[in-house]
Amino acid sequence: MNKVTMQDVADLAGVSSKTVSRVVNNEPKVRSDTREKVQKIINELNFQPNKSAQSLAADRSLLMGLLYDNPSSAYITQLQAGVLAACNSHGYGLVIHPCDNEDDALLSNLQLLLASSRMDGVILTPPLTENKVLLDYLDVNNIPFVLISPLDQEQSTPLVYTDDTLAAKQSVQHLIDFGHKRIGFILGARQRSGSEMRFLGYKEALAENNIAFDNALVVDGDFTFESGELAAQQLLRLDQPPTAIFASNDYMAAGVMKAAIHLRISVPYELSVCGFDDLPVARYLTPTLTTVQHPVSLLAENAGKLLIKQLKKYADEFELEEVHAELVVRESTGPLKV
Amino acid sequence: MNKVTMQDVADLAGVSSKTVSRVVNNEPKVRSDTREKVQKIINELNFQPNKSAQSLAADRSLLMGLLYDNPSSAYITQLQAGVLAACNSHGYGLVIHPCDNEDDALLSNLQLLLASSRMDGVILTPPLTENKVLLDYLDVNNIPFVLISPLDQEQSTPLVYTDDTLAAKQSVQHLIDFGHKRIGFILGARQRSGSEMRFLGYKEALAENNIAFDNALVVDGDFTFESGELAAQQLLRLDQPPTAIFASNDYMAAGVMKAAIHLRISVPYELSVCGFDDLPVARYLTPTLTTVQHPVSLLAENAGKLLIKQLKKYADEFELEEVHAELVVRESTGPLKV
DNA sequence: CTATAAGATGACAGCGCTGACATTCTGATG
DNA sequence: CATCAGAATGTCAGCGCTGTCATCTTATAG
Repeated sequence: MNKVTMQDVADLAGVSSKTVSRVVNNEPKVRSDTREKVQKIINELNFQPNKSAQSLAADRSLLMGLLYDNPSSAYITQLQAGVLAACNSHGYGLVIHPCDNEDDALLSNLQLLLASSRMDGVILTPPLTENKVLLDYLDVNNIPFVLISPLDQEQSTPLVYTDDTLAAKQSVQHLIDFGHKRIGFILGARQRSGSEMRFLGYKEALAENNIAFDNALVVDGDFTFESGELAAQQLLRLDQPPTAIFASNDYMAAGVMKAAIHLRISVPYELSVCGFDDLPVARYLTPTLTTVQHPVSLLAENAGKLLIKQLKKYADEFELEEVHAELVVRESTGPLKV
Repeated sequence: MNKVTMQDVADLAGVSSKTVSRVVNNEPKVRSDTREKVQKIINELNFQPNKSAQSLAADRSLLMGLLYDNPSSAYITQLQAGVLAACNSHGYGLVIHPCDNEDDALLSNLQLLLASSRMDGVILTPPLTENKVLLDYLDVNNIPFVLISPLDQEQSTPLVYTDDTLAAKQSVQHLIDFGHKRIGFILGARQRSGSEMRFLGYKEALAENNIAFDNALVVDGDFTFESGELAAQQLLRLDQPPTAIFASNDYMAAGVMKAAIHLRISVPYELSVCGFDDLPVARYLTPTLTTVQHPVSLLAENAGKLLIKQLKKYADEFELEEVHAELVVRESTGPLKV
């Protein structure tokens, strides 16, 4: 269909094809009037450089990989949307690859993938961000990568993350504002950065309001629905049960709701429940779930841009947007009503 | 990293690079001992043909597009997983593209995408399967495509779908087996093939059990949570309300559950609820939702294979697996208990 | 007004593969 | 055993682009 080549543009613009190439690739050392002239013809002809030829000649695939091992499809689609946005606006293609972090064959599968797609760089999401074997492999083979929400945010590797601490703190403050003093907390999987940060936010909120931290109110979870239900059962059977529960994600919050229903505890009248992430399920529960909206898509877009910055020889200028997680108040939280 | 070229393989195998190419592309007219000899070297060297070079020389991108406009991320990830499986095992790359079927710019966006990625073919999912403008464009530009679950399954276009009629019939039978006679039905969006088929299954089940069809028990919906809630309210306020409700998808079933909670109707003791699709939410509701597991992933894999069959000059032999939607019985259905 | 360096542009090979066509091999036939 | 069709394999240009290096142009200093 689009059979316009660089040479066609060059002929019409009265320059060499190499100069057109320079314009296309945003290279310096092109006089601005030449650049404009060429760009004009490019637009007129609707010229699209042939990706295969570019890749072959420049020995770059113009492809980035997005690796994930996450059971939440909502998270995945947001992730993809964000990275796609970054890719599309910078001429990159996206290769998506669902992984199994526990699988021994992960690395060999990945090697195969990398060999066949020759991706120029990859984006990693938790828990792959902590997979040393994988990271080493990428390092050794000189494949640039960007981490999304890794555990250690101080490392020198390029990475992006949101300030979950602040968001969690605000949510707990929201509960405190409703008069809650005994607030249960359900931890997420220890391997995820979010868990730690969210817990920190919880503790900070308590401290700021002079509420004593009670270890009995903190229960382990692993981000699954079932773990949330179990944790809630444990919390609600305490001699002094909490009047509000903050779960580190929405699936666990859904589990809390289930436990409450079975124990005939009414939400929010006898128990407030707050989740984290704002997954679709938050809207489908009854009552609807108060939670924290995690800007996964924006975060992913930033990750994509960060990677492109590393890959492009002459990167366009662009800024990374700041991203914040924000509280979404729905029906599952409120004042105690006895 | 992988700097092995076809020539390297050729040299070691004592043949010309063209013969290696023949082996790689599964072309006929290669003596089987030659083929084996070459294949052996390919394996030894772990040779991976350079995709860019292949594309450039053969003027095929080895890419297929997956276009979708579906709010359910669970559906999307299953879809992707299926198509990816087909792609990976046949050397194809996947370009995912979330669309907005209502957007006037859809086509121009797509043209841009097609021009830049030069996809060899595309897979369409509802409601894009009914987008005449889009289909015409693909036809005119000679871009092969495969439809997943289109409205019209009799057309000549290559397509895949599941027998939702049968699955729906079985589900309604399941309700009837529990002694239900007044069974409400919530329709899905009319533009989706599933709606019609599921409704048909409902009617067939009633007929087979000599239960009179009552139009008052059939209410419109559009596959959204909210529409399910509204429909349920309407049904449950009838003079003779149904004792069971079959919703055309899980989101609407979740809405039914919400309506039931608000009307203080206990599920499943006073009302049985059955959904369709087996989305993750089915497991997170309380009680858990009886539903029909829709084999989206397998369906998508078949679609991918079907497309590859059209694209490859010398396609490998493979069979399409039969796919069936199957009932998953959980807690939301049971006998009436008054 | 010339010398000189830096800036701009062009020429051209070649990335790794495949298509078209040329050549060689093979076995069946009389 | 020569003949010949068809099967098997080889030769080579060229896909559309970019890297390298050569050449030409311009601005600046002396």
